[in-house]
Amino acid sequence: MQDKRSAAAAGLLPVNRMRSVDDIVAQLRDALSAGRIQPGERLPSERELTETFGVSRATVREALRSLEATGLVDIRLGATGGAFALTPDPSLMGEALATLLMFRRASERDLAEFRLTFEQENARLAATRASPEHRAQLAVLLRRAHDAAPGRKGWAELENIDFEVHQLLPRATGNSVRIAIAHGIHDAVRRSFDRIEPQPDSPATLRRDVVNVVTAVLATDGADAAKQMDRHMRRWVRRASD
Amino acid sequence: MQDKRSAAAAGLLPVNRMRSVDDIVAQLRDALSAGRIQPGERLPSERELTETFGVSRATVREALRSLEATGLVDIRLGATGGAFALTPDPSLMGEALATLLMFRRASERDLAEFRLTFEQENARLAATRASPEHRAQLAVLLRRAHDAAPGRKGWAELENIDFEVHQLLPRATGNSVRIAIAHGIHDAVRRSFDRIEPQPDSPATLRRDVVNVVTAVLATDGADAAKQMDRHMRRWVRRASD
DNA sequence: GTCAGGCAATGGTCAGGCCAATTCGAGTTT
DNA sequence: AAACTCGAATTGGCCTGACCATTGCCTGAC
Repeated sequence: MQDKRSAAAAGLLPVNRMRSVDDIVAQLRDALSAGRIQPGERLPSERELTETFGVSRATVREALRSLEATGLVDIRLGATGGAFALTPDPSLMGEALATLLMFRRASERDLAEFRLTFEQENARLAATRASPEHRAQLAVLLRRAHDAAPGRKGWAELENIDFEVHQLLPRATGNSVRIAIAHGIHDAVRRSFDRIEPQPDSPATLRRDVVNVVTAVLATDGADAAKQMDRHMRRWVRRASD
Repeated sequence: MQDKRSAAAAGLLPVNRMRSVDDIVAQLRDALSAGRIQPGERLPSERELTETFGVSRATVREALRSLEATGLVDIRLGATGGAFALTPDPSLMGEALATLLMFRRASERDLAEFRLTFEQENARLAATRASPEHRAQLAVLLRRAHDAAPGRKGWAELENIDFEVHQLLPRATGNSVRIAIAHGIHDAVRRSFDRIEPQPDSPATLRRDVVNVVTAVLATDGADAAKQMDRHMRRWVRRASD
């Protein structure tokens, strides 16, 4: 007791609570993030790791379970099984955000508010940067939007198109941060807002919004793309906060 | 292969691979998200769960480790220890984002570009929404910025203040999505930009930037806050892309 | 050539134990 | 009475050593 107090008074270490399982997790994490273990590659078997780290298999397994839970490895069964390094997937963030939303109802509004500027900026940047391939994909979506049946029939199709546009624009910006965030956001949106009933006039409005946004992007008119996206998102926010 | 394909075609189940540890994790997750176990509450001890679920302690521990890794429980040691339900924190998503950015080697340019609008919007929203407590904290930072020594001496202090401002503003917006993203972004920034050499005139400039931003926020002038933040970030982007 | 059966490697789980940290209270000292 | 000491009791951390289930591969019979 006294030692602890005097040590604290001296500003020394706040107790080196080191579970060996945390140590192992940290080491494996490092090896993964540093690329010493490449995505897809198999980690040593549990029994090997047991010897490598000098701990019991139970501890190794706890560490692997931890990595599995955070989406860093995939554990497969059988003779050629084992823990395989996973390419960190943007859906990681989707899961985390979804968990967040599950526990905090208020977050739906927050999500909407964030998207308001985020998607707008995606549209602006995409307009000036989209590669020919991305433009081609946008053109296809534009065509599909035009062809979508009016009324309730085309609602699902238009929703899909809308979703794909929101997926595609961040990719078109070429900004990996935006891509990652968009993936997480849209994952969460899909889960939270799955059941939004179409308003009577929604299909037509949605089609017009999508067409306007994509057209502006294809015209490389960043300012207009941002403006159209802003309109579109404001409508969405209004619907979402009902 | 063929069985798998035909089964998929028939829309059958993708094989019910059920590890008991997954079952336990699912059950505890449910209990947590449904509020049957309240945040802060202690889960039954490992030995109790062993009997409840009819599995060994090793399996229970793996399940708890999984919950711990996903940020749902906090495991404490000692006589009154155990697994305690955690309030899902925006930092959950922050961690996920940080992991993602680390593994994806998000370019510094991408990060900077995203922050340009993100931080700007944080400043704008914080200006109109910051609670009295947040304003008080901002006032403290403002004072510290004023008092910081000039020249190289004050550089570290000013950097800290700058960092804290960028942490505090998203909190002040009250938007959990922004808080979460800020968490991940700043984590990543800290790792990537650890070594930026101070330019000869940087300390004074940095101080002025911080003072301008915070002052505008405290004056509830959203437009000015956004503008000042934009200036500040553009300077940062320029430094970062050298 | 094909097919069945066994072998080996791997993860999944179990049982039972000991250790370390932490709390709390009974007993002791001041 | 207050403060202090020390040891039970509880809890997580970790270990040993086993057995089972799944999966891939090889071998031998047909």
